[in-house]
Amino acid sequence: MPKETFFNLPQEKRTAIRQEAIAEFAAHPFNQASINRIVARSGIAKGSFYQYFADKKDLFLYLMQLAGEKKLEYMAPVMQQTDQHDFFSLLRELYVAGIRFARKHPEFAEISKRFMESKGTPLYEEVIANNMPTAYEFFETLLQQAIDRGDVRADIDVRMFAYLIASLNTLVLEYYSERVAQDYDEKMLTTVDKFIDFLRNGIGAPQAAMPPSQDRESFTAA
Amino acid sequence: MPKETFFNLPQEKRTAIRQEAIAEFAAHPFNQASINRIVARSGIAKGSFYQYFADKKDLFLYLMQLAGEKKLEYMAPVMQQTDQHDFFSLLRELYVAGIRFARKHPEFAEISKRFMESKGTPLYEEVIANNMPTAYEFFETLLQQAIDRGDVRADIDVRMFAYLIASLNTLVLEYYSERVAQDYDEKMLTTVDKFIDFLRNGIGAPQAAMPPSQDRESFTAA
DNA sequence: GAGTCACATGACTACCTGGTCACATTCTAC
DNA sequence: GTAGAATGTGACCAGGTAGTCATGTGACTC
Repeated sequence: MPKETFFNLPQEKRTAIRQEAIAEFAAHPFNQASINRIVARSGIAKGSFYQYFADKKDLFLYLMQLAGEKKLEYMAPVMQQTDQHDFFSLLRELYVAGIRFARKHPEFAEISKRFMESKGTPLYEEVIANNMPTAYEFFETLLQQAIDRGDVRADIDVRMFAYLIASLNTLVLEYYSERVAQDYDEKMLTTVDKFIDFLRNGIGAPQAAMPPSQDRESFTAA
Repeated sequence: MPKETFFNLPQEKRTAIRQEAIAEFAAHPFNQASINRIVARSGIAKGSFYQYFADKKDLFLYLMQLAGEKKLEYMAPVMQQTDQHDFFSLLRELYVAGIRFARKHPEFAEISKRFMESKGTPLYEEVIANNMPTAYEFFETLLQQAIDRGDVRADIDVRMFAYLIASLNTLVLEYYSERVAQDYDEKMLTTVDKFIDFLRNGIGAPQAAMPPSQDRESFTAA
């Protein structure tokens, strides 16, 4: 957490520092991000920086917290509607919220993404340990509920699919922003819908579909 | 490419350098990997290193080439059996080959993984541009053939699913090595099979399966 | 023995990093 | 005005980096 001096700063200066820090960590992974650049760009002295933050990690954790808070603003409303959706449409709303967040706050999304890729580093472990239950765990309970309600096949490996669904979340986001990108709302929804339809039904042709457990004559494609 | 002097080296010394370089780039991303450490560990002088390689990038590209060659040893046999499998079982073989490669050559797999995560950097663009058609393109033609043969639903977005299947390849690998790992062959096959079954059939419960194309009166949030 | 050529070497350069610290400045309270 | 606390500052430190280069070495040729 930043020191008190940081919060005593005139708002203008504070947000300037914050903006430059966000930009720096969005553009470079933790070890590559440069305090020198941040202070130069935000027009403060190096010494001042260390009056606001204990060290580089302190700043980074602060930004991670900000990112988390912002993301929660997008996810929380969806979480509260769990009863009004079946599993797949809830997932759809979660994915859509994730994309909305990434579109409105690309720097935060980038920082989070970089962070996720740092799995295995001490920094990662520290943040995860101190902060949050992972998305995996969240999806695991969600998935179990879905099975109990009959929304999802009962013969699946819950742990594995929790992992897969969490990963698919970032995957749809990457695909959307890499390949579809610009015209926001319209295509976004169809992209997400395709993913969700896939989750639900797979891509096997009707005649090729084999019953995994008991018969499930599945959908009849057009 | 390394200079001639490198290939003139006594084999012992050459492989020592190569091993240490592989270990270094497996443990650190490009910018973090240290030539100083490599030369110290392989017991050669800094100056000698620059008689073998033009620069750091030169070494890295060489390792990427080695990794690619090794991986091809595992994938090529599968590629030649395209006629003997339907789409999904071919995919199964490809995934399995990928895991085998990663298990036998974890350092190479790690280097490749790190590299894939560096998407967007100039180095990435350079390697991709000079070397290879991406996995996306490969899966795209494979998928189109599968549709033509009736193995796969005809109403899917081919580009998107090529992307997804390529990504799923690394995903199954990550899941396997993170969560299942140790006892090699047996569980590996069942893990892959679960992924493949999912690709084919999705995870929707039979009664929840809806026709993908027309109507499905969406999910208007309450 | 002299000359030449391939390779080996490590001190060196230029440049970066995160973090410190003695000092200067400004603000607050009396 | 003046004491004292809070804040600002940039030169500086120790330690890292990739890459260079003058010098050394040993083998092979004439």
